[in-house]
Amino acid sequence: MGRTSLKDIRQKEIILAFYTVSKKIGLENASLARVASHMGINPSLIAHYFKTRDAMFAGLIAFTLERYRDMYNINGGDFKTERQLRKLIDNLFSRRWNKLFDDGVFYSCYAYTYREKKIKKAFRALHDSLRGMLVDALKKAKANGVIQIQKEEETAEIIFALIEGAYYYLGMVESKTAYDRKLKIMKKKALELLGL
Amino acid sequence: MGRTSLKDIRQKEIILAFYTVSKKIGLENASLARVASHMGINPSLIAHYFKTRDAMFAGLIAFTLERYRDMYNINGGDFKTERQLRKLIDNLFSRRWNKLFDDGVFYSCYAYTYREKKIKKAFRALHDSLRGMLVDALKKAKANGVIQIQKEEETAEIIFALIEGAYYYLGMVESKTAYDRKLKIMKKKALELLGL
DNA sequence: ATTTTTATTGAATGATCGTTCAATATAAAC
DNA sequence: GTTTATATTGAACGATCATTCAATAAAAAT
Repeated sequence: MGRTSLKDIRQKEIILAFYTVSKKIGLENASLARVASHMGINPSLIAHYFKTRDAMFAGLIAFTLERYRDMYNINGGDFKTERQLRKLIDNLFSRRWNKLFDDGVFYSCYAYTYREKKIKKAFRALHDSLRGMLVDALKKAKANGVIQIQKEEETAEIIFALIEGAYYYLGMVESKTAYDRKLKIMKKKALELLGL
Repeated sequence: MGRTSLKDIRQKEIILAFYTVSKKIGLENASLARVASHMGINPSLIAHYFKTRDAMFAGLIAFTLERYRDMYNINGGDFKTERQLRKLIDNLFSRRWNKLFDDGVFYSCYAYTYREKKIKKAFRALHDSLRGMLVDALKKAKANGVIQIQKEEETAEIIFALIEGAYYYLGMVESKTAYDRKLKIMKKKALELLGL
């Protein structure tokens, strides 16, 4: 009995607002009061749903990792044709990233991995899982005769290093044409690594 | 006349303390009071040397970029022998990075590039300059017959993407053996790109 | 309609923030 | 030793921080 709990809904709303405010003024400036003000609610309502600010921050980290995972939509193909594999690479090197999550907020969260072991572990697990999915994709493609590479694990590592290194650098590139040109170079190299 | 100014010395001391405190408790928690306390001085002395906190932060950004540049000790060889070129690649893929600058502080600073155009521009300029130096090195090596590659610019871009992507990911890797193994893979691939 | 649970508000807490300013100390120049 | 410029301290400022708690509102169950 009693009133139905809005906990799950409100917590999600708060974290989304936390993200939105962080995007605008920086994670380090996104206080409870600012987030509450942005939502049009009382700051103590946030305290009601998150016992401490740390708990809310943990929620943001989880949200960040979810989005990060969504960004790399790796699964979904059986990789029986070169076309399917190429589509995967296209996806990995697409600009979708920029639209799905703010890089400033992301790297601010990422910076925490160097001080918080638990956060580091969570980031590590996600990245390893993404690499694992790419390895699976490459193995499928190889089994189907689409590619003939030797070391799928190493290739996956290198492709991800290319992707992550590219996005790190491209975050500084303002010109859209330069951005696209540089990304294209990376993608071409990734395809070469696969013998495509 | 009057007392000799300690401005340059003190400003450097303060920024170093700012970095040290940030390394320990995070950039977002490194307040004037904490930095002053760490130095054993009065907080208002910091205000004396930096008009605003933003000015001090600008100093940290400059310090960060200096260190970043130092990390990649690219110049210094004439690249007449393969050995010299290999040493450069060794250097780029060394673990020296970790010891020279804290990654947490660095990525916190880097995150600001997404909100502050001036900071983004400064980061961009440094990275382009580093790429330029690698391109020069590759061109020298090519002129000396050490390597036979076609597109020096593209190769430099890809090598840096490998480096930066590798360090991004390796920041999460706790095991030293795994770290070294993965870094080795990246280095090997960089050498392959050069035909070595 | 009363009970029970949760939602939400609003005020208050003490701590810390960055900044300002007056007062004192110190060192170099005259 | 007086002047002059800078170093440094210490206190105070108002603003904002995260957190706590009591009070009220709303909805579901009996």
